[in-house]
Formats: sequence, C-alpha cells, structure tokens
Amino acid sequence: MSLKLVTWNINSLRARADHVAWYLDEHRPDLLLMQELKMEDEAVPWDLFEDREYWLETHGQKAYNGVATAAFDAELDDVHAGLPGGDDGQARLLATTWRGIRVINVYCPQGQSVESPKFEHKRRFFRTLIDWLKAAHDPSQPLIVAGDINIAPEPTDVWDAEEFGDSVTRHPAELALFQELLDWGLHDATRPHLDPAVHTFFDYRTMAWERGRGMRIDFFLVTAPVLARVVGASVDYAERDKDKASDHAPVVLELSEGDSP
DNA sequence: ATGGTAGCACGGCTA
Repeated sequence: MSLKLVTWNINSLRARADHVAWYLDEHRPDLLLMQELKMEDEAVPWDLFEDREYWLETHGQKAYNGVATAAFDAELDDVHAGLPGGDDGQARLLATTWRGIRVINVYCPQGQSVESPKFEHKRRFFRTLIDWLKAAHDPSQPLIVAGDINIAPEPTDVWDAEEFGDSVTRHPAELALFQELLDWGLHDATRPHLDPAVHTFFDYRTMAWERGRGMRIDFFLVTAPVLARVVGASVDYAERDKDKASDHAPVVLELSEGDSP
C-alpha cells in the first residue's frame, strides 16, 4: 500500500464542488491540497469533506486565492495560515503537519507580466517564502512544499520555450528563485516520474487543452526524507478533460507508507 | 487582432 497525495488548483470550490466530490469518491486521496478556493472560510462546503471522512483545514479569501488541505483518516496538526510578512494579506499559504510530515500548501502569485507591479509582488513573495523556509525549517526533516508554484523551471515545462522566451513563469529571476529552493534542499519529486511533455496547466483563453499547449507549474517539492519514500507520480489528464474542468489538472504523488524518520 | 475563456459578482479584476 502507498499513500496518495494530490495537489490541485481547483479554480473555485463553488464551481468545482461536484468535481472535487467525484475526485474524492473515485480516487480517495490520502492528502488533497487545493488552491484557488475563491471563497471565504464561511462559504466552504464542509459536508462535502466531512461526509467522506476527511479532516479539512482552510485559509479562504473572498473571490480570489484561498487554499485548503484535506486529509483522509488522519489529523492535520499545528495549522498555520499565511506567509509571515509575504502575502500582503492574500490567502496563499497553509501549513499543517500530516503523518509526521510538515506540509506547506501554497498558491504562489502568477505575476501577470514581467513589466507588471504584480511581478514585483511575485518576486517578493518568493523571497519571503525562501527566507522563511531557511529560518524556520530544516531540510533534513520531512517537509513538503506543494501547490501552484507558477514557475516553469525547465524548457520542457512550457509548450514552446522559444516562444516563451523570458516572459512570466520563465523569466531568469524566477528560475533563480526556484533554483534557490532546490539548492536549499527541496527536490522536484514528480519530475523523474513524468514524461517531459506532461504539463499541469492548460489556459482556458487559448483553448490550450484542446491544442496541447500546457505548462508544468504545479509541484511537489520535498526534502530528502520524503524523496526517499516516493514510489510514483502522475498528472490526471482525465480530470482536465472533463466538462467544466479546472484549468489545472490534479498532480499525484505516491509515497510508501513506512514510518517517518 | 494586447484577443481568446472562466470565475466572481454585476463592473472590472484576476488568471
């Protein structure tokens, strides 16, 4: 047996409630990290999770952002919402401890364009995130930083790296920040298990799913003790292909069940 | 073609 962990930008829990319910029934993930709830905590459909025996923690925000972590048959402890000094009050980060692993569920700013003030905010968010990780976490301990990272670190992580050039998600300043996470001791856990052509996000605007123009911007970044337990990974294209799907596909990471070091 | 679609919420922002 293995544990199934999923990160999924659902693009509104209200619009995607049925899809999430179907996903829990069909796949019963042991841990589900959701981004872009686009609702306040008060509006979250708790029954959807409670009825299926999931422990749920949310960090919501009206209309934008919002993250939630759901665990089947396990508690979520030491819940901490928000990135200290880094998210400008936007609901983008939720830290919990699950089965002895610190799990940081994150929805990183998209940045809009390199010229936009939002790109400054994106870089500031990552600077603060990295500094906070370094100050308050230990890469020798079991840690997962997962979610919609909004950076495509490898040329194969966009449908056409030439066309992308240095635009947002592929700008050198962002690639350097992503590399800094790796240098600190995080590993891109799904990459060795995915074909380089597999992507996680397909924009509605350009009919990107229909045209096969995806990006890989959703990640499980894990420390060595977690990496040693990884037995597989996949991206659920069937979910992205459904009617009224989110623009992001669920990303699945499988861990062996063994005791945490 | 500085669009295209989707979500929130009912005009414009965000992605």
